[in-house]
Amino acid sequence: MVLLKLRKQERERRREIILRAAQDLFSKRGLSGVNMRDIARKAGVSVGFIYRYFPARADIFVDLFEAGAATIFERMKVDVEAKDPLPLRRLARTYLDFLHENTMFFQMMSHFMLEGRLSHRALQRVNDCLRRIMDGLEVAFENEAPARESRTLAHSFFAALNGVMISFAKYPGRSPQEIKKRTYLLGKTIAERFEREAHG
Amino acid sequence: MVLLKLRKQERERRREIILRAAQDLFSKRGLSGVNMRDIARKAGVSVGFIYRYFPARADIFVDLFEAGAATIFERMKVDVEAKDPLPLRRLARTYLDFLHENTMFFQMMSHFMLEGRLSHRALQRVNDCLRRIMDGLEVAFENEAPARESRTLAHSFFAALNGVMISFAKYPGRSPQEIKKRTYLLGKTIAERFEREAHG
Amino acid sequence: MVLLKLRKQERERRREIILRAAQDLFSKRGLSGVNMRDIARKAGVSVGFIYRYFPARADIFVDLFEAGAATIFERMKVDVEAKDPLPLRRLARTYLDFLHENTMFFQMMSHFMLEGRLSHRALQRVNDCLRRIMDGLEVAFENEAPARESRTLAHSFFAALNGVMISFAKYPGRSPQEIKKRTYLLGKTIAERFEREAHG
Amino acid sequence: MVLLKLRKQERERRREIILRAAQDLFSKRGLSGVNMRDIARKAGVSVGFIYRYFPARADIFVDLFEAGAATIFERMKVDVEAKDPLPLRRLARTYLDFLHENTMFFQMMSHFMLEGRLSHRALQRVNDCLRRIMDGLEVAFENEAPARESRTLAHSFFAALNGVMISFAKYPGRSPQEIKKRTYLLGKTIAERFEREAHG
DNA sequence: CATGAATGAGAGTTCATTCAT
DNA sequence: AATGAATGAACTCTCATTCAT
Repeated sequence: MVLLKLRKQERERRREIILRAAQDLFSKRGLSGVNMRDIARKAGVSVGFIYRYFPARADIFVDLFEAGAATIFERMKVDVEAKDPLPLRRLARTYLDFLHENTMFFQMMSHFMLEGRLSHRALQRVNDCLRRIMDGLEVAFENEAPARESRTLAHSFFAALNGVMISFAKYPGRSPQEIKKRTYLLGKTIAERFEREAHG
Repeated sequence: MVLLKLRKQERERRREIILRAAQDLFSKRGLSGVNMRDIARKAGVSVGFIYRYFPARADIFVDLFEAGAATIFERMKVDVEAKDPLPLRRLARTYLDFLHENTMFFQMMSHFMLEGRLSHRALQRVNDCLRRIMDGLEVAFENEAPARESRTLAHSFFAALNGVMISFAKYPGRSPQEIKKRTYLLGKTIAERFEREAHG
Repeated sequence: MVLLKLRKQERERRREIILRAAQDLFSKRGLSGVNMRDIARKAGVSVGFIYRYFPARADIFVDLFEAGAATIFERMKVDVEAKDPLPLRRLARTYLDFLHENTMFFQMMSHFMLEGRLSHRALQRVNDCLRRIMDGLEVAFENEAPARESRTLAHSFFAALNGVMISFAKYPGRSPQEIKKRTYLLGKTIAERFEREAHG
Repeated sequence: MVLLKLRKQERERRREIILRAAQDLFSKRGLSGVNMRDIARKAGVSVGFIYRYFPARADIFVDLFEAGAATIFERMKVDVEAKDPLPLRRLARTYLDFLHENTMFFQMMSHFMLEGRLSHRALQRVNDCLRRIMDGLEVAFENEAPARESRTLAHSFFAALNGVMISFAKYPGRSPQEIKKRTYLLGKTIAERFEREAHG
């Protein structure tokens, strides 16, 4: 009984090590710049070992994606519960901040949504994550103006923020600093449109 | 003289055939699901032939991208010049329509912006396209409310629409019809926020 | 511990198999007449396998070159230490003998020196080999006549012997036997010039 | 009659243009760094045109080689006829000078002799060139000491000079100036050994 | 349970040569 | 006669995945 629990913990620990290694590498080199051997080496395990925990390469992605989604969900929840007078502005900043810190998260999102060479199961999981985030956002909109189409608003807002990143995260000839600043401004601009609505 | 012209036309025609083949395949299988041999076969030419027209694989992408950008630019221009009372709603619809017709265009945009493994020259061309589109949008905002930060608004709006597509184009468990409808609604929602602004 | 050693041995054995296969083929068909698939087939392994041991095609060359250089170095060392009354004659014979046995060695040398499309690291390794051989020769000249410019003499002598091979190894219309005999005679002729010098 | 002659002249002129273009490019980029299209472009003719004059790529090489051989033959003849008291020293310098000016000539020589993927006819032509040069050298040795094995001496000497080039032309970490100087010294050293012989 | 050696199809790209015009 | 478009086999190298140990 205790042994079993220990084993399970150990198993979980290993998974974490692999995921951490993968995340590290993906952040640095992008999704397609990292192969299984790189991850194995970084994690200090064998390639075959990884396949015990992740049936396929894509499963690492999905797991990391889920972890990232959980993080951002928590952060946004804090924002929503803070009852800030301008919650969307704050949420936009939080979300964009997160994406800047985790460029790989965003790459994965795009990858999944666009290439879509995922198994049904994986796609399901990715979408569950996104839906969860959007549900969280919906609450923010409901708080503001209960009667409105808060689901649609939440989706629009979330989509818009994603769009800011995809459209400007690699603006050439600008420093990372400048890009960050620009995306924050655009995020704020969008948030303002949606707040005015809510407050109108 | 006449012969030279004919040859140039012929050359252009071949390019078109290759581009068309590539576009077809990309639309169906995604950017990474198509290789040079596939394109060659589809176009009815040899692999080496393609390299006479496109020095590298990425150049096919960029060319298709430019063509797409030119199309959407024209369509948006028509919208802007139509002096519609609700131009953004119209523009949103036009843009999303285009992206639905040309999923590959969107894939390319994301690919370029996120992976960014392009040569400097190619990246330049892609960004020129995007900038052109955004400049076109800026005009729409200037028309509406000359004093405002129309550049920032244009960027925000454009980004938001891109976000709608990336976030919902592959919503699982929905039919293409439903997805289209949903994105139109989100686009309209966003446009409304920005119009209210302009008209406020 | 023992297992690790066994594995290392095994690894070494595989490398040897690949190298042997490559050498065989190169000898028969020349450097440019052999591709990675050929080598893989001959060695009874897969193409990818080779790349586990040799990061690039050129590394096979360089390894073979180093092995050859080590062999000839040893043989020449024996000659030098033999204190033969006519050491250069003997050295010439030894060196030419070796080159006839390892035509590919000579091809590689020429290839490297003339085309020079090697990475810095590879070029370094090749040159280390050559320098080592020449340093060995230098000793022979120093033994003979300590006061003279033994370095220059060693270089001249080494160069001259290489020249014999490059200039006559493919003399058309002669049998391998005749060619061998001719190169030996030329080698001896050169050695005599240099010995007379030393003894003069 | 006149027309025919004109046509023949024209033909010769074209050949020259192609050869000149090829030589230019080979000198700059090495044998394997130039393809038929490069040559055609440089010569201002079409690819197909080249094939009217040169049945295969290698034939361009051989022609250039013959031209180079003729040049060096002439220069060496001048040396031989000059009745210099130290003719070999002079010849060595002349020959090495030529090779430094025409690195491509040397590359071709090595290429032919080592790879030997030439048609019989081409190999024949290359060897005729070399034999001619060596015959010229033989005269120098005969002049010096009629009784000796002048043919063998000529071959040895010629081979040795080639060896100087192949062995030191790309000495890494040395400037072209230094390399030139070094090869001249080695050439002189070799010549001295052979002169001493002759004069002994 | 864990390893990492081994696979091999598949990628993008090149280029000597041909041949219809 | 001259063109240059067209070929397509060949090249080196990569990498997710498997499986014998």
